[in-house]
Amino acid sequence: APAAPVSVDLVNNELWRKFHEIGTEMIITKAGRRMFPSIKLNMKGLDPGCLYIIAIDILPVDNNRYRYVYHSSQWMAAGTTESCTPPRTYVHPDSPATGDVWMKQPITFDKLKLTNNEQNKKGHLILHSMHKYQPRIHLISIDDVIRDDVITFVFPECAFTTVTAYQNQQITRLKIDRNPFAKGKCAV
Amino acid sequence: APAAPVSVDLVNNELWRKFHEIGTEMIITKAGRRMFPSIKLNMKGLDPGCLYIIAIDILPVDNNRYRYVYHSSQWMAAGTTESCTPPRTYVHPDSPATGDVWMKQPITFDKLKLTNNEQNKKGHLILHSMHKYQPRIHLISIDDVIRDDVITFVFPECAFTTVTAYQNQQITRLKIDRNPFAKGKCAV
DNA sequence: ATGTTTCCACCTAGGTGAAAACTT
DNA sequence: AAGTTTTCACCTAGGTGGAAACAT
Repeated sequence: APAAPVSVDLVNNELWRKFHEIGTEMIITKAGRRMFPSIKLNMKGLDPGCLYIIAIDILPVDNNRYRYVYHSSQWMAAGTTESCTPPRTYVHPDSPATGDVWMKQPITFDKLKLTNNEQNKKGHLILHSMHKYQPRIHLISIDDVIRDDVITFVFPECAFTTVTAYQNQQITRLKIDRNPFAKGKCAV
Repeated sequence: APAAPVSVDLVNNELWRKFHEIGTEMIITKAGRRMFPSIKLNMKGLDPGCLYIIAIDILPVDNNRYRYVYHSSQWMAAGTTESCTPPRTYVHPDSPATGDVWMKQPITFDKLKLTNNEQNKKGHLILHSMHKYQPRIHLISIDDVIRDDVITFVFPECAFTTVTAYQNQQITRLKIDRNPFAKGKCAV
């Protein structure tokens, strides 16, 4: 098992930080909605010939429900919810692959989708609206079948608040500016 | 290694036969063009827990160059070419996967592309125009790392002639009728 | 009121055949 | 003359935010 210098970089780090400064919001829908930005990683220090699975889960930061206060442009805690359902895990579709393959190009989780539908059967990650979440990356080495190693990485700048409609208009503008699928790019 | 009742069915068999009756033509381009129909398989009798790779290569049927004779609507041999380059192999992007996974849904090779550019670096299959070819399917079991088993399947109805522009108008019409990406569907 | 769902115009991304231009 | 390349209008497929309708 590789014990030494495994490292994971968030490639689109700069974009994530821009959102995080304002307060990232992610839309969740019944049908499932992609995250923007998506999580894009660079892996280093893997064993080139060893098989790995790379996966993501998204944990609630706390049990608070949040609401957006317009006049102060801030998210305020407003009551608690007991989080009942255990979080799903989204396995990167290229898994399993050798360290070689994972390291030779950035790993993009752009097909991951978020939903608020607790009965979802398409493998989307189920979240509650108006809550704060923190994505986690898991690197699982399938060295022996018995003794699996799991290393978990957390990027604090990827934390976000779930919504069904954007609250902060600065977030809306940044999404439109940076997401090629969002319309209105020409407009200032 | 599984020695007993492995079987592979061509799911879209009926469509392939319709084309084959007329004389299937596949367009090849410099940039790479998909096959239509694409090869769609059902696997049975795999070991559910064993890892397999499924791949395709496309072999020349003979060394003849063919030309299409319009007034007789037939392909005629017209000189020979020495086929120099060894054929590439296209590995199904889901490979490797367990027998379990391969068997639970049809396996589609719809992202495979054909090209006439011998310098192609995108992994497209390189063919010569105006030649006859026969696709082959390879099932590779990675049971032990040392002793790999390979089983090869051939569907004669998948043989075709390569072109850079369709010769037989019946082929053109059938492509338009059946391929959702081809325009002119409304017209009779 | 506040939050959610549905629908839609608008976009990206890319697979077609046809026609024109090009090559030999 | 025969075959190839380029370009293009037209399509499928599906990811956006926004508005309106809906739910609580």
